[in-house]
Amino acid sequence: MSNPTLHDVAQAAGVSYATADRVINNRGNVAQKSIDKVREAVTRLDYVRNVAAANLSRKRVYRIAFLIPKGTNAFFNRIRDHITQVAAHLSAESVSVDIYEVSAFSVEGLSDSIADFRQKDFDGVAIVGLQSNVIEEPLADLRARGIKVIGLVSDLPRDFREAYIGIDNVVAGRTAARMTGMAHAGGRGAIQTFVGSLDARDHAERLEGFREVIAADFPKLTVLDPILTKDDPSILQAETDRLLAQQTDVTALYNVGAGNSGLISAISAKPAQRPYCVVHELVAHSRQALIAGQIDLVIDQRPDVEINRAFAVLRALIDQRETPAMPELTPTIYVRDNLPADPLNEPMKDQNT
Amino acid sequence: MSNPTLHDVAQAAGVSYATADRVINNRGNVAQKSIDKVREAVTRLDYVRNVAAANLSRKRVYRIAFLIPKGTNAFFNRIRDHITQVAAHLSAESVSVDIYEVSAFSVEGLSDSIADFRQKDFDGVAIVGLQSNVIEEPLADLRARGIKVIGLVSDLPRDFREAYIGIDNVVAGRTAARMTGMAHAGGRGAIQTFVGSLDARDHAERLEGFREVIAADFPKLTVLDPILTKDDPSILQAETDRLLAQQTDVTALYNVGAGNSGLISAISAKPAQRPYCVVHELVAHSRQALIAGQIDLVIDQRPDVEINRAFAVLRALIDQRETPAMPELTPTIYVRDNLPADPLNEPMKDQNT
DNA sequence: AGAAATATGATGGACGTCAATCATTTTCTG
DNA sequence: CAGAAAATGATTGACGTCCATCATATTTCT
Repeated sequence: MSNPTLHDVAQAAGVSYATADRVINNRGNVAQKSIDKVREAVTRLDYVRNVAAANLSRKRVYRIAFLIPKGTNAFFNRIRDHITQVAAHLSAESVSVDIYEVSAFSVEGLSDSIADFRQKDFDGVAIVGLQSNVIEEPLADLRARGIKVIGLVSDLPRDFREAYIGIDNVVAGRTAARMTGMAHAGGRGAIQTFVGSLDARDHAERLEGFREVIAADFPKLTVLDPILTKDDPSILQAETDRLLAQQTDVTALYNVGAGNSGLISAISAKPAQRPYCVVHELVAHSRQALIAGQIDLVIDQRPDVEINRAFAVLRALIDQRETPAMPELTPTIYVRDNLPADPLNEPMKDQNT
Repeated sequence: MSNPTLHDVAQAAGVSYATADRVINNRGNVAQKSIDKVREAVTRLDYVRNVAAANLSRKRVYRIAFLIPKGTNAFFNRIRDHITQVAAHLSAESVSVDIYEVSAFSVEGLSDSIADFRQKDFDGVAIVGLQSNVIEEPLADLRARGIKVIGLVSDLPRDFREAYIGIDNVVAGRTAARMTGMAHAGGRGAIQTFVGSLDARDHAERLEGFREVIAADFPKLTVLDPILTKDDPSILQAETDRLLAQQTDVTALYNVGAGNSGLISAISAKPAQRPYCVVHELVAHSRQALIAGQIDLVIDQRPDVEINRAFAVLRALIDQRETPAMPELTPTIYVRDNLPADPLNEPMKDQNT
């Protein structure tokens, strides 16, 4: 009926409870012969340790930290909010969550923050990463202490983390391109792209994916060289203004990076005959612009899904379990019709009615 | 440091552990005065019952059942697979899962199956529902026995279930329309729609949403009256064949219901100049057709997300907790570029590398 | 006031695991 | 073959809750 206990396993293996316990907890001082007997009994009886009982016994608390870029970036605010929400519920399952902020895009700052974790005694850390070998050493140090590290949203050097939770940005760019291409219905066109910085790996990857698809499947479209924006709304606004004023043959805009509020305000100033507009990340202003018909498409990476996944993966890593089946992460396409409920305006609606 | 225990609460309230226990478990025979003292202490100390310990103590097993239409429908196979996968991991948290199959679309069959649950002693049931007052009585009966019921994918009469987990089909239809509309880039067109049956509520809702958006925002497009298909691939194939042969001015196809394999094989037979094609549900053949460029868009309801949500909601209901923060459910748009990994071909890739 | 009803306190055995101790047995080594 | 080292068995007290029992207080009613 109910699951076998370690007592059952010990009995089946013909050893004492103590020995079985020594085996499954790797306490050492046990003969290979006994190890084999216990292992065999475990698989035969299909024993799985009762995590609830185990955690209860050892008063285990999962200490999990998130390391997230500082600042008022709407996207990371959304991430923070969701972490906080999930954490509130997870405290009942004895996982404690801390969020640390680190100055954005600074390798040194990130490196220092990671190094700080050495003292802090966490079980697992999710880090919005950067690609730089400067951070490899502190990461290796965390691993040496048994702290599980995963990359979130933006990956870490892959040999220095257990997993990456985030979308594939090449795929995101390809998706944007597919949609933009389709929206031309076989006609000709030119697409103006914007990037924050080509040094930012995610931006470069998106652009790369975008170009791939347009080149392969939409030969009548041209991808114009990207305008550099530093993710600064005012630059985006100015550049978009200029573009709309000079009556070009641009048929679509694709902003690879952030700073959408600038783009949006430029567009809403001249609503007539605007080009097809695709941006990334669903936040308050992109959502609002979608509803108002100022932009056409938002490619979103579903930070809520990412956070849930991050927690699940970290807990599995800490417990040395397999990761449970979870929704996959895929760039999500939003138009004005399939927007999720706005959590700020309709908190906790939860489909119950 | 760690959370307060019931002992702490009792002490803080100035009563014995037994009394505190009587209060929080509503065992009765306790003076109002004591109830108040305990309640006050609970909020003051921010006590939350340690669910792990509680479940351990009472050897609690969450018994959860799913009631799903029988048959080889690819979509429900996907649902079944995901339930099985999740269940495998949940058994470690002492939830047992049973899947029952019921003859599809039969109100009587569904009603009987629901009635059968009376004997079966479940804590919660997720049902792929129908709208019919025939099933109200057996549902009311389940509720009377304290069994939590939620609607899955297709709703139940709303007063007889605790929650609905599924997409809004009007939204799904609107989304399909938005995408189809955009793909015409302002040009003229006519859209041929297909439905399984207009009595099926989800089909009717999708069509309704579709028409709404086309009428409101794409005046140059016409929505042709739907062809009835009974979700039968062979009918879809024949009708699509006929359509493609007679050189009409149809610029897009939208299949509201199932039976896509028929539509796809008709299209792949005449690949030249096919219309824009939108279908529902990502399954093996629609996925393959998307990759092969035989169709353009799949609107998916993410059954994996739904299942995860269903489990979370049921457990919360059973424990009388709040539902934890989870990803929202929204019709998802797939093009060939943003497809999730195919679990059949690349099992458990899990983004770890 | 006394009996009956109701409230409270005290306690202890589950639940399954962890972590420790101590005694005993087996195996190895010289 | 003795002595040391290694392996095993047996047992026990947490962890926090549930649930039951029994004894004692306190209130309520007549």
